[in-house]
Amino acid sequence: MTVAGSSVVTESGTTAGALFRAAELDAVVARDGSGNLRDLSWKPEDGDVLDPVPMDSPDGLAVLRHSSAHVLAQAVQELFPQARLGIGPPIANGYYYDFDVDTPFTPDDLERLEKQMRKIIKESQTFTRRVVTEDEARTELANEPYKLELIGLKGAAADVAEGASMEVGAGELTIYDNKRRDGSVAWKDLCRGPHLPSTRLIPTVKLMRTAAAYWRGDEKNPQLQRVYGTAWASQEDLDKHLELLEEAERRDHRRLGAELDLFSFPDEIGSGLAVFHPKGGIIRMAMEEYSRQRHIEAGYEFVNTPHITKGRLYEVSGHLDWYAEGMFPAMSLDNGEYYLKPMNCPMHNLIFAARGRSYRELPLRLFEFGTVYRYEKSGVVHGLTRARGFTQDDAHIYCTREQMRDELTSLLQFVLGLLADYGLSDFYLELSTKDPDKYVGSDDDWEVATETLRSVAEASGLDLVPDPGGAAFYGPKISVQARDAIGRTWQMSTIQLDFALPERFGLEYQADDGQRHRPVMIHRALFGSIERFFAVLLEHYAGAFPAWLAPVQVMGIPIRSENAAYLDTVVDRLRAQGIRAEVDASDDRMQKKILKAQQEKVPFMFVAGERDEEAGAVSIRYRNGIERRGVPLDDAIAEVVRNVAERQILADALNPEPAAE
RNA sequence: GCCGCCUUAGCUCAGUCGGUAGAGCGAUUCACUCGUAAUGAAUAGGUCUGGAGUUCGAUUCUCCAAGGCGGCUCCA
Repeated sequence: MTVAGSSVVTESGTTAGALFRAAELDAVVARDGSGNLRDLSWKPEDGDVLDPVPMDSPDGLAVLRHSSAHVLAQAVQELFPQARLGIGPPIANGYYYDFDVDTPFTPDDLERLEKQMRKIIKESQTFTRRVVTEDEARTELANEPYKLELIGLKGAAADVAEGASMEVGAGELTIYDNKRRDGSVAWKDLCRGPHLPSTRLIPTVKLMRTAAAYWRGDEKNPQLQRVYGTAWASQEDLDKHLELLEEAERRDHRRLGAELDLFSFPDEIGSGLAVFHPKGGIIRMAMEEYSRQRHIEAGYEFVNTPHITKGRLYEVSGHLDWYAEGMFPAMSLDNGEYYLKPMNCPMHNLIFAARGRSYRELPLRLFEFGTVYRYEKSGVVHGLTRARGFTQDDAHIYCTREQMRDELTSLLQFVLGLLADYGLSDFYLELSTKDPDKYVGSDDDWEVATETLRSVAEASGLDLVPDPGGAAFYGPKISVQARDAIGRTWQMSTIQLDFALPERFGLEYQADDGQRHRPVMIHRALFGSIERFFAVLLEHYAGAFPAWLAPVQVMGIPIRSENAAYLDTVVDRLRAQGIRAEVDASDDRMQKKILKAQQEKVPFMFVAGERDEEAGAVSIRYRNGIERRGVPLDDAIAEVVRNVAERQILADALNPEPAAE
């Protein structure tokens, strides 16, 4: 046996486990020459080169989490012997395991389970791989109906829910035994592995929550009880993760929306229907204004369409066939059924079709802040990110097939540039392709559309991840995913290519050859919806918006009430330059006013007392607690005006906790 | 829509083993006029989410509904 660098070459007869120990490698599993992950239960082939995989790596964490899921399932069956096993895969940040139990788990149960898991870990049970025949597996797992179902699906991997591929793959069936030190089997599970050498190597146990989940993700199937856990390579990593969750909770747009008086969801109006308060309203207006300006520069034309329509329109578009369950029910009137519009595209198509169109007009880009209503199921409504009424920054671009690629390329650059202006700059792309059960149009057109999108996306240089089956019924799409200040990803812009709706609406233009041709249609929304984008920015900035978006940009704080009159004149000058400024003329003392302005996350405080008044100056206090005294008034005003005009991202915007405590 | 949990003052939350409720912040009023993160005092504010039932009596127990939270499914 030789150890070369970080790799281990095996000789016949040795087990991988012996190698891990012999080489004293800080590894929990290893990767063989073909890239397969292997644990110590495998018997390597002669000449296999094993690259050790440390726990603190993506693959190592997946193995740790999967092993943790096994320990969870063992703990559940020890405490709840009647529990039947579903699946238990690793997921981002942790793992879950599904169980069929008579009564759902309680928070107390979770604590008992954590305790039991720690006990199993202490026992240093080994994960031992064993290849079995299908008959053997069926006999051994006779009490596990869900596992038997998975065995039946073996090989039909495409039909297996994502997580289930952990238990049965295309290859041989394996069972992992958890063996105690005396060699007796404490527990076993149908599983492909790999696993840690021993439960002892699991550094942390933390169960997060329970929830119901449909067996194999299908709502026609029975619901199992899912237990979520999180698992990390060290206690420090776990603590860091839990801190991140707390930070996410502090930034939650629903909490900040109430704290900063931005918007609310009155019960009287109904679930998923927001009202924007003055401060939220002004932020929204600032967002829209800048977007409009950029769209004008990019050659868009502005249209406006009604909120309701006769059903006929959505019969033509196909929405009533494909999207009916997402629509509010019809209003019956004398002359037929009317619907709230769930999408703007059909109306824009009618504008295109309102008169004959020439190729000289293309690309024709129709833009609208279009408010749509979708009947989301009651359980999915979530703040501003999943509402029942929302406004899309929606545009439809009609162009020739020849123009399509260039138009998409410049559109993608336009999208990324605009998002960057709002402070998002870390992106990747997702390509959503045809759902074989839900689409209109010809397969050839889908193929062309998908490949065009793919090549445009690849040319951008950004990472591109596939999303099979995720397309709308009329065409494939690219969506821009953005990472926020604390590393979470959000789906922002979508760009969809559509050959189907122009066909359904019979859209045509007259080309230079004198013939009528069918245009290609591009659907696109940059914010997705204003409400969702608002929520993402609110969480990204934790409420501390850059000055150009802040509802109050400058708060004047008089040191004594006599100084308020001076600040009134300052505020007048700021307002004359388009700055949103106020004076806090309340009875509070100035320290309290600073606290209030700080809590409202006002970017600039202009503090003024007798000395400033005499000198024609103000003392600027920034949101991060830094102050500059005696700044001449002209300079102070110019600084704010420049900051707003340049849409500067303030140093504190992404880390809004003030320096002073 | 499904499973579980939750709903008490504008906000955050106590509390009542069934005898109709409290705090802090916020609001209002008065006094204080202060140089960079909370001046003090007083006052107002609640059909305990809504409806039905059980009970001498329900905010508390039961059922139904609405809204919310975490997931599933879905999605801008």
